[in-house]
Amino acid sequence: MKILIVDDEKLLVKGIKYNFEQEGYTVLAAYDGEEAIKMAYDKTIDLIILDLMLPKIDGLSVCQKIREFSNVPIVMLTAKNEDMDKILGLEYGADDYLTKPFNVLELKARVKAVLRRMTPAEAGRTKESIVSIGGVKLDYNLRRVSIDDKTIDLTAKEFDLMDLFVCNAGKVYSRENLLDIIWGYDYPGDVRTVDVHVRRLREKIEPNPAEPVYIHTKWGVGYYFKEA
Amino acid sequence: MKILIVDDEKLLVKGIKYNFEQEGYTVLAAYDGEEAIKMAYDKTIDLIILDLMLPKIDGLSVCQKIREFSNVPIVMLTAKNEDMDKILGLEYGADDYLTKPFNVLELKARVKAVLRRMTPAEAGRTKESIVSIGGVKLDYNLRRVSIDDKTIDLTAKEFDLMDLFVCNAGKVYSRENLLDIIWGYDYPGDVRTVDVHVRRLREKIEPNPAEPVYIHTKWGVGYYFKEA
DNA sequence: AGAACTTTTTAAAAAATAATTAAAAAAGTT
DNA sequence: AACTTTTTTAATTATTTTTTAAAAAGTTCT
Repeated sequence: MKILIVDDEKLLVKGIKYNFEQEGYTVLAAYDGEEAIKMAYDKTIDLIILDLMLPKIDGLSVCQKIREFSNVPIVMLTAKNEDMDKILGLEYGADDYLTKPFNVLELKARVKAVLRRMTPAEAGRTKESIVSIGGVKLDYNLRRVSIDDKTIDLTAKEFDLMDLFVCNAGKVYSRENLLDIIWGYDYPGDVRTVDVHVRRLREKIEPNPAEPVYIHTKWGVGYYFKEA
Repeated sequence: MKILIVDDEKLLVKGIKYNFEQEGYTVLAAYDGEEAIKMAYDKTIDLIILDLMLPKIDGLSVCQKIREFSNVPIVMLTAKNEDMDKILGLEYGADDYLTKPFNVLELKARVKAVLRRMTPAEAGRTKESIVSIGGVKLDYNLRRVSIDDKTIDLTAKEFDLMDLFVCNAGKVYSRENLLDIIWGYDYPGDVRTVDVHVRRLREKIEPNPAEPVYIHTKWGVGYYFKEA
């Protein structure tokens, strides 16, 4: 399990990090809102612990921003019991919260509880369980894609790639970007891995993989999706 | 479907409310026993989730009072395993219960199960109930299944699995989810247990267990049921 | 055209996950 | 208490996915 802690109090972050690492979690840290949003694109993150008070962008805004592209569970840390309603309500979409100062044991329990109740479909990236763009449908429950009503089973990585591409149609991603987002910030492997996955994705979804109509190559830059 | 939640922990109510609304339920809330009884006169309420510990009037008394004028299904929330028999017995007339802390998924499953038992001829309170989806019939009375009119005896866990899968056809459950829901949220055992149960279930219900047509595997994610 | 660089394709190795089997443990019955 | 059934654990085998590596094909630039 990989979690991201977002708080500007470095000492607190250190403490939480230590505690969760003891339990076998992988822990990433961000110290302001901007950084947090950037890191939240990392699909391998399973949960985010987010402080309400942050420099640059406040926690609630960060939460909202992340919710625009991700359904990753978020546990908020707040100073006082104020605005709880908003935090948990649909408005911002956090999954749980804790008031500071809190007990690390309790935080652990909350995190576990939130992770536990996530079903695979809910852990998916978007709110809807099916997203449809042109003839392309993404089913986040069964994690497969259908093109012109032909359903195609994808592997985990293939679906993650497809998801990112389709939901950001037209945006070009470098191989490095893709490694960061889909394989995780700290992935040590080779960048050519992406090529192979893209190729196999094309093999599955393109009418003619040699002349892709969905997943295009931007030469010297990366890949992008375009509606056929 | 309209349900009423009765609990004085407002945050808990909020969480449950949010979760059930996500599933398309209409959710009302009451924060003490008096209020609950008053609201229970609303004949459009399909089910009540009722905490045992309440201010003013305790949950059991509330349950009894409501039973004087209504047959609405009631699911009790209790703190520890105490006097379950009484709660469920004729004395108080609750339909099911859950011990705190509980998993929201489990609560959802229980509520669905209770509603299911009630729907056909709710007023009659007859225990016989059979759910039929395609060629698959679930007999909740004898807790066995029949497929294309071939009756198959299942063990307890097998039936629980089958129940969850069939009633949530198409939804993928991870092994962890299944442990939470069927074995209980604090079950300490190994996740591979699920594999073995699924295998034996397949052995019983699948025409060819090696190529399942009902209980499918979503690789890297979990299992799901699909009508053959 | 040819060198330098980038992408595609292919094949095989490595890693991760699932199915199967058998035996032990637990629960329930007679 | 002995027996039967069900559930769990553990180990093995099989399968699928992912990664690595290298050759082939395609661009760009001088």
